[in-house]
Amino acid sequence: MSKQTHVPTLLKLFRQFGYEGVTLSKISQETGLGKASLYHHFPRGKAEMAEVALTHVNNWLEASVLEILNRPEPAIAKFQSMCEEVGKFFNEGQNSCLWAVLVMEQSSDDLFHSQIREAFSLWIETIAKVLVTAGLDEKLAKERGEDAMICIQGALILSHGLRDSTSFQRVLKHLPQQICQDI
Amino acid sequence: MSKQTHVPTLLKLFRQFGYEGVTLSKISQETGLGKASLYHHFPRGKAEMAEVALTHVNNWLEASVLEILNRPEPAIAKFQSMCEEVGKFFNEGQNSCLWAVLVMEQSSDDLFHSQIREAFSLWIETIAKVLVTAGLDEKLAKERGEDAMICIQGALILSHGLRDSTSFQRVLKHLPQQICQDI
DNA sequence: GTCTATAAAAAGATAGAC
DNA sequence: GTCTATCTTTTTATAGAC
Repeated sequence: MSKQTHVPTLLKLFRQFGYEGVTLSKISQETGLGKASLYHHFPRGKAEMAEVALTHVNNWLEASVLEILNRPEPAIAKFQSMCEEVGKFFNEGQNSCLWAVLVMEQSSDDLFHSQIREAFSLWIETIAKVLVTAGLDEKLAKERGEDAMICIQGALILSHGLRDSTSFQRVLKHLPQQICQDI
Repeated sequence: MSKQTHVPTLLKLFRQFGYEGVTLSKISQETGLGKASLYHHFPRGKAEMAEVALTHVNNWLEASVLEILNRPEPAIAKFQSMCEEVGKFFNEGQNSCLWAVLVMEQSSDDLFHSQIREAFSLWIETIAKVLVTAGLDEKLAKERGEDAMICIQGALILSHGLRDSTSFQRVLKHLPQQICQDI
């Protein structure tokens, strides 16, 4: 069985329980592999398994989100497609964000922080670039990018806290207009 | 030494490392108490220590935030004071939110979820009440309350991810105006 | 590439003295 | 109310057969 086969399972576990909350026993159970087999695929153990999950999310960002934002379409259309993709990725608000989970846990922070910061920055910068191209001021464009991330992350937290994803869906619905204000 | 003495330390640890990331050894180190002494104060162990930290945050909400929102002042002044208090509590964006940390970690979720949901709901409802009193439509008022929580939580995540609290401070600065739009 | 078995370390928890 | 010592369970990790 290939290593890549188990990445979705790893991602699911780490974003659900956090780095410290995931144990090899849980991983063994969910993947159906024995612990020794896990070490065959991931010699550096749990840290490597989490890294692979994180890399998968960062690949999603580049291959899906950024790809959408770089299409030759009007800004508003790009942001609408982006929000659709985000909604799917987070299962309409029912999944949590691995970045957020790992960032909040300072135990695991040192291992993953640089990858996470890169991802946040890249997403924000790409949104900003779209807005600058559409004629917006640089500084304002970057703030709009930050605000988009803030809304998505905040709505995920609130939806989980209330166990009701209505607010996440509402945020996604209005986000494109909000980002494109005054252009 | 009283039980209450160690609550700030517990809060600091749990919001920094999450429930699973905190170990009795760390708690022992930070409080200066031996493990056995910890069990003297908190017979149910780690779960009880986290509960106490969570209760402390919920008390802060009621005694500080909600107290401010119930003062006989104009809406905008209330929200300004609220944001000031929030900025202090989260150390201008450098602390994380215990609610968010525990909500993201589904391991600990069942133990704490009802308390966290109550806190979110109460805060949102109280903001909404202020806005309704100021003449805003009920549904819109509740959405504004949700948006306030979303901005605060999202900005905390982003600030930690980027290791730069500028965005948190910017959000807090504009939040009162944003909440009071059209009233 | 997967397994059984096992080791080594860490974590949660308790007994009992002071 | 705090400590030392100890126990139990869980977790991470590895050795070696198939």
